[in-house]
Amino acid sequence: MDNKKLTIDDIARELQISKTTVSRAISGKGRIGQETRDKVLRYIKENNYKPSAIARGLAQSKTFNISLVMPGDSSLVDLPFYHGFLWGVSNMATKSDYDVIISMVSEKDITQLVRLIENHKVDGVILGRTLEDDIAEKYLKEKGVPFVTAGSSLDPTVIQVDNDHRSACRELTSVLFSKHITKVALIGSDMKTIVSKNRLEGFKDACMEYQVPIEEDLIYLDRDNESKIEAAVEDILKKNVECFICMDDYICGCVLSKLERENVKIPEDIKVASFYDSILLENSKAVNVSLKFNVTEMATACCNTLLSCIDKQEVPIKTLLGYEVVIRGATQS
Amino acid sequence: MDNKKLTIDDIARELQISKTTVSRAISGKGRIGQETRDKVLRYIKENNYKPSAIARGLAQSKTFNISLVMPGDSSLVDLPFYHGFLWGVSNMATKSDYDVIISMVSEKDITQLVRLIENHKVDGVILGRTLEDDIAEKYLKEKGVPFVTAGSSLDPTVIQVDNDHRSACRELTSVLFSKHITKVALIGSDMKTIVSKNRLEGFKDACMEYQVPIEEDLIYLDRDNESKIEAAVEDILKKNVECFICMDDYICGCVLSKLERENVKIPEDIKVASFYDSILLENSKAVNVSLKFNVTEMATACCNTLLSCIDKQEVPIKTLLGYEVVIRGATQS
DNA sequence: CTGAAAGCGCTTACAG
DNA sequence: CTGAAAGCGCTTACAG
Repeated sequence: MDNKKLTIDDIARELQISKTTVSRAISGKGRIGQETRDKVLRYIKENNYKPSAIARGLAQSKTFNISLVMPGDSSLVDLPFYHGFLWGVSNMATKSDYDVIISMVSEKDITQLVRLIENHKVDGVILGRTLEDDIAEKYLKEKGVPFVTAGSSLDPTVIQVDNDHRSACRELTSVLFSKHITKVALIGSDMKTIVSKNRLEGFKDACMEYQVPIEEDLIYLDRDNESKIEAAVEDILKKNVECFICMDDYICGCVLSKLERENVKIPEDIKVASFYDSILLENSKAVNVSLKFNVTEMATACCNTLLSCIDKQEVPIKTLLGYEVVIRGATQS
Repeated sequence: MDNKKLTIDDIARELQISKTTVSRAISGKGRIGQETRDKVLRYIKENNYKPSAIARGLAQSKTFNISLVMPGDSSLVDLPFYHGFLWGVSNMATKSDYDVIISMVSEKDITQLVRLIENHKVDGVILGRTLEDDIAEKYLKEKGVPFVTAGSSLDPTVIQVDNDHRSACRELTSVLFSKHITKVALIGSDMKTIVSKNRLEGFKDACMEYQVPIEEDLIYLDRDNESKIEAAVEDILKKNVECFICMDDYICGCVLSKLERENVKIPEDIKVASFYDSILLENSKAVNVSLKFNVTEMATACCNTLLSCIDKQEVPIKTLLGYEVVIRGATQS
C-alpha cells in the first residue's frame, strides 16, 4: 500500500518528543502545551499522517465499526428503502468516524451476523428490519451487544426507531373519512410483521374516531402475493366500495395494474390510497392519497441512537418519526 | 458485551502452556504436538472462545476487511444489481473470513472511500461501477491499494472483472440478423460509460459479420432521460424499422411504455430487444430478445480476484464472464 | 515440539 | 506540561 507508512513512533522520533505527547496532540485529550501541539499538528498535516483506526481500536477496546443488518431476501419494492437507508447510515456513521460493515441475513440464517459479533468486529448493530420472532434480535440481546432496530419490536426492552405508522395510517384514513369516503376496503400483507399490525390499528383508530363501522368483510389480510391480491380486488369490485386502501406499495402496484386490466378508472370509478409511498409509485398519478416517510431521517436517527448507546449515554427506548400525508390530484377538494 | 471476554492469555494460563502454543493450535501454523493441539482446541470449543479479529489484524498488519464502493446516486433500475452484488460479495467474503465495509460515493465525491483508506481500515477495494474518468479508480491506483473493478476500465493496468458485453451484444444482434430482422434501430444511453461503448461495438461487430450496413441515422445515443428516449421512439416509428434494440433496461422500460401509449403492438408491429435483462423486465412478455448476466457470478469473481490480489497471488488483469441470450415468445422460430 | 520476547500502532493511568 | 511504561490481544522470528 502506501510506501511510507508513518506511525506515531516515527513522528515522536522525528520531533524528539514522546509518543505519549504525539498521541495527546492528536486526540486532544490530556494537557499539552500549545506550542508542542501545534508542532505536532503541523508535522502531521505536512506528512499526511493518519492514525491507524485498527491500532486505536485495539488500545481502546473498540472497533469503530457498526454493522447494518440487511435482509438478503428482500423483495424488489423494498430495495429503494434499503438503499436509501444504507446511504443514510453510512453518511451518518462517517461523520462520527465509524464505518459500517454489512451483514446479510435471511429470516432464519444469521450466520454472517454471528461471525461479526464473535470476531469482535463491531461495537454495535442496526437491525434493518424487524420480524415478529426475530432470531437476530434475540441473538443480539442475549449477547448483550448494543443494537437498535429500524422498525418496531414487540420487545419493550429493545431500543427502536420507527415511523409512527399507526398515527400515519389513522391520519390517512381520516383524510378519506373526512371527505365522506367511508365505504373503503383494506388490503393488507403479511400480518406476522409488526408494521402490518400497526397499520391495521391505525386504520381502526380512524374508524373509531369517525364512528365508521369496521366491516370485517372489507378487510383482506395476509395478501402476500399477486394472485391473492388480485383475488381480493375482484372480490372487492363486486362490493361497490369507494376506495381501496393498500397497506404497502407492493399491494398498491398489483392493485393498480389489476384495475387497469379490468378497465376500472381511477379516481372516477374508484379511488386508491396507499399506506406507503415508495419511489416506485411516486409518480403514479393513479394513487390519490398516500403516506411519505423520510428514509434519511430514519437512518440518521438509528445511527445516532446506536452511537449514543455504544457511548453509554441514555437513549430513548422508542423514537417515533414523523410522516407526511400526500394528497394528489382529483381527491383534493 | 460478553461478560467474560476470553483472551489467548486466559487460555494459556488455564492450560499451563504458553500463548505461543495456543496461537499455534488455533492458526494451525508452526509445529505443535497433536495432544497439545487437541487440548487447546477442546478448551476453545467448550468455552466458546473466538480470537479478536482486530488484534489478529494488528499483529499481521491486516484488517480482514474489504470495501465495496457503491454509487449512492444510482438509479432505480440499478438497485437490483447492486443489491445482488452486495449479497454476493458479502457471502464470498465471509467464506474467507473477510468482512465488507460499505463506502458510498458519487461521481465526484469519494470522501468516504478516502477516509477508509487513510484510516487503514481495509485491505482492498471492489469498485462497484466504473466511469470513464473515475476519481475513485485514480485515487486507489495512486495509493497503491489493491482493487478490482466490477465492469471494465480503460486503464489496462487495472484488474477488472466484467461481463463480456461486446460479445453478448454482438450475439444478441446476430440473433436478429439471422432471422432476417435487419432494419433495426439502436437506442443507447450515456456514451461516457465504458459499458455503453462496448455494447455499441458489439452491435457493430454483428453488422460487420452479417454485412448489414450501419445506418447512423438509426442509432440514437446519449438518450439518458425519458424525454430524450421518447423523442427517439417517435422518430424511429416514422422510419419503419422492424426492431428496437435498447441498450439497457431503463431505456427498454421507457420504450415499452411509450409504445403502449402509442398503441403500437409488440411483436406484431415491431419487436423489442434489450441488451440487459433485469428483474424489472424479467416478466415482461413484451421483450422479445434480451441478455442475462449472472450477478452472483460477478460478485464472486470480483471478491475472489481481490482476495488473491491481497494475498499477492497472480491474477488475470481481465476476467470476462459469460452471458445468456434470452429469446421469448413470438420471436422464436 | 514449546516458550520467552519483541512487535503490530496506538492509549492511558501514573509519576514527575 | 511531558514521559516511561504497561497494556489492548494477537503473531512470529529466534532459541532451545
